[in-house]
Amino acid sequence: MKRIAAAPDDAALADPEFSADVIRWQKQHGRHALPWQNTTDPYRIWLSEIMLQQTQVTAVIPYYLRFLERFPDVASLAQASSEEVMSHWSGLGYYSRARNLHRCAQRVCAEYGGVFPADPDKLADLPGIGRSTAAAISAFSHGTRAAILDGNVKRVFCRVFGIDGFPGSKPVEDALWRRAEALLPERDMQAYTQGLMDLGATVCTRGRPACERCPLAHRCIARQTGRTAELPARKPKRATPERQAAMLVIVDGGEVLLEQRPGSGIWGGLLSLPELAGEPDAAELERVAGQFGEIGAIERLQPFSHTFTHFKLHVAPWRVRLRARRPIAGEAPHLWYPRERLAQAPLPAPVKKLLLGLLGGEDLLSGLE
DNA sequence: CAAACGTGGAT
DNA sequence: TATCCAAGTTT
Repeated sequence: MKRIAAAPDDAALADPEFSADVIRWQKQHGRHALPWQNTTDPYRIWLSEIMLQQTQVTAVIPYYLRFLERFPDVASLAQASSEEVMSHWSGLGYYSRARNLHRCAQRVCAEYGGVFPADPDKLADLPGIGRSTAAAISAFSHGTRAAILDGNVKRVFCRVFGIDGFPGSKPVEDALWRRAEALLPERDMQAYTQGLMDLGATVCTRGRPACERCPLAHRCIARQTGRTAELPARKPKRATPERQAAMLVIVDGGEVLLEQRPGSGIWGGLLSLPELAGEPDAAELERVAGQFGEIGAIERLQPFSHTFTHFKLHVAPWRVRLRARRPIAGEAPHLWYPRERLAQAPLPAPVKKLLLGLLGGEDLLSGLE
């Protein structure tokens, strides 16, 4: 059970004028036509909030629309196969969100009869829903008086209240949560919650905040002290390590050999190409590829790099054509995948890009020469 | 609790 | 091109 800290009663931080300014501004200048707005359906709101975690609105919209078309309600999502859920998430990143989403749908059906609970504490007990997301879902669905604290709110609060220190650090985040709880309005929770997000996303932006359009400019400490560029404090940077890997594009008879990745770790739960860590030599490549059949030609493909949040991966892809296929062991996480279905496969973005690139033009995935 | 966890937009 | 980081949660 995730515990949501009870809000200390910070009466000194309360300020009804703050929420009044935000609410008034949101109703007049906020966003009102995003695909997940103008509904109180907790399913749609939940889906949008999960997709939007650490992801920008413009990236989410097409995924949200496709997802909703295929899974119009929580029951259809709960009943779907893992592969189909992952394939609809393919390219959106942070794939534990998709696995948790699927599990969450199944739990809502099993434990709540397919109806999301209204209580933020109960929501936060479900997989993939933390304190902020629980508050957002409950506020948008039911007008519940619960505080969000996303990147937008952190940026707005750090500037308006002149809060120093990296907002991700424990002490600063605690202080921000106290503010967030203390400033909640008595009513109009939807407009207030949306208003904070809209303010952060469209006015109090990272680069050039449009202070002349900000309803809080008259009380903004950063504005008054000329520190909008310094606040919020940047994340302390550290060097991003680099890793090497070889990927095998083993083709035979119009199919490509894919490998199901473990549930945890990078690209967890997705299909990908068989991967060898480091810079394996020809003998090593042949040994691994040889498990799947009699090797015909091996050919080096164009290397590429992929940057994650915490490391950079340099990939050396190799295409291997088989003369004869060997049966896959029963327990093995491997499977032959028809090239026609690759566009819809649950693959990581760079792997999908590689394979679809090979598929186009000369069609290097046909397995023929 | 610090680190893991993706990808693409913005500058 | 390099860097930052976005509607955070989990371990």
